[in-house]
Amino acid sequence: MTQHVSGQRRQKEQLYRLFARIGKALANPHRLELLDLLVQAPRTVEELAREAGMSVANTSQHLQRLKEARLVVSEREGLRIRYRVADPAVAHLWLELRAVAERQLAEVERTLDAYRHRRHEFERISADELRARLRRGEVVLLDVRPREEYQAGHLPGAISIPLDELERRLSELPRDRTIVAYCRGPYCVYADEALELLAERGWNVARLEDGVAEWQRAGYPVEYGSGPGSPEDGRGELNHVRATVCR
Amino acid sequence: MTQHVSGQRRQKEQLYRLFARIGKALANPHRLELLDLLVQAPRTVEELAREAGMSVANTSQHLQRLKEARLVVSEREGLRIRYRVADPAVAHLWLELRAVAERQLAEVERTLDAYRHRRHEFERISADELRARLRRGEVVLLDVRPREEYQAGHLPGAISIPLDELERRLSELPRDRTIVAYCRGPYCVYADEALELLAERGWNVARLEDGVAEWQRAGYPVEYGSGPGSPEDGRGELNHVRATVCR
DNA sequence: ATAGTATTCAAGAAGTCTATTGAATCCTTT
DNA sequence: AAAGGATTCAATAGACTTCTTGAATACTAT
Repeated sequence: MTQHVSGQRRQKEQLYRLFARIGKALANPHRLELLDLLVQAPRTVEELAREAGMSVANTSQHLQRLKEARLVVSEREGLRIRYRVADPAVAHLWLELRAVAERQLAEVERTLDAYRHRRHEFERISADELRARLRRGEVVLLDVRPREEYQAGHLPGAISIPLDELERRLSELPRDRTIVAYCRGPYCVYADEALELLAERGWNVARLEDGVAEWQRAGYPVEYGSGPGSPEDGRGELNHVRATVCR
Repeated sequence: MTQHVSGQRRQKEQLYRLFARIGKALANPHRLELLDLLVQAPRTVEELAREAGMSVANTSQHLQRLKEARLVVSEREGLRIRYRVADPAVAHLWLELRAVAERQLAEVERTLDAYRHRRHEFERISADELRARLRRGEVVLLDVRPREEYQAGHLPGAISIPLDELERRLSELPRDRTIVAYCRGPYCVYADEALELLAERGWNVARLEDGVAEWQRAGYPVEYGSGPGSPEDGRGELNHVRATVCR
């Protein structure tokens, strides 16, 4: 049997080399940050560079590596080039990597505690509980991410008020219901900042820790476009697999 | 808002650096092969080196990297040191990485086709179908992996005959039932080689492509120890998920 | 104690990855 | 056709990674 086996070693090595290509794409903090942003919504190189605080050339270079590993795909849009994750499986991989990190690296917890020290002031609710309370009309669900991210996919029934518009749009929120805010997921602080503002002004508030990727991963439906009551903007299909082979 | 955010940039960078530590551990084909083996069953350094075809020193060095990323843990056993995956989440991460690779890298399919060209000769059955046919007593389920891997976790009701003992233990298999073989998972060829032998000798055969990790991931129970009707060997508490590619 | 085995450590050469710079490309608008 | 913006390419210095070799460590058995 050993002979059978060793005859296949070369092919086996090639297979592991292919798997490692994906591992390599995940082996740099900047690339993970880019991926994390892309899981929220497609973006251009310049947007990614700005949001991740990197030079455009460096961002482009990292995007090439992600593209070689087929984790993201790109599409020209006139002058710009827009990148997006290649496939929902990529978002799952990213969630799984984070799950491993969270369970295993004690440092994550320590870093997180420093990072989101205000988190515990507010009630946190689970996805299931949110659904129940939404059905009973007890809460308003608020998405505080930037508008493009909301449009690329949001929780059903959520209204969109990006964090930086919240202060001047407070009148849109009913006084008599609890506001449940969410943002990009457990590591994002947008929702916490929103809740802080809302609590100061007298609202009853709570936080959903999940982001859209976690919600979708749990098997719940996601809504696309401009929001409840507004016309769809035709970008619902964004999230679907649309592979453009690289180089 | 930009100021809020930039105040947290340092912590955010640290968080991504921690996530990238796991990415880095996954960025080398040898380490993925080691991880893949460990998902099947715990092993010593020397065993891993032999099975992966690497020098002991190099294997040890790669294991250190996996250990730093908390993907594996080690335990001294007298003279030897035995490594195992740290957590079932690690197996899930590995399955997810493979899933992304499979969906996105056209080369994987090409490599696999060359690698398992005999695969299509035999009927393949799904996990659900296997369960139904097992309940009706129509099939015998055969685990052809090495004995230690079987003991570290196997499908309920499976009997263990490692591939290299199969030929001289054929009399243990009933003539009047279909033999369903499985091994480490879709990239493993052990089951194919077993089925080839059995089909030559006149058995009705089929293959389950899943390995133990995939099965467990799908929410089905796993059995530990020496097998049905034999006394347990006390390793049930390992509770590890397993999966894999093999030679 | 001593010999022997399994594993890790240390050092170094060769290879790979990253950020930066400035130039090149590709597209739109005029 | 020319100007101008967004992105990529090419080159390079410095930092990491990998594999090999031989020595050191940690345990067992005698």
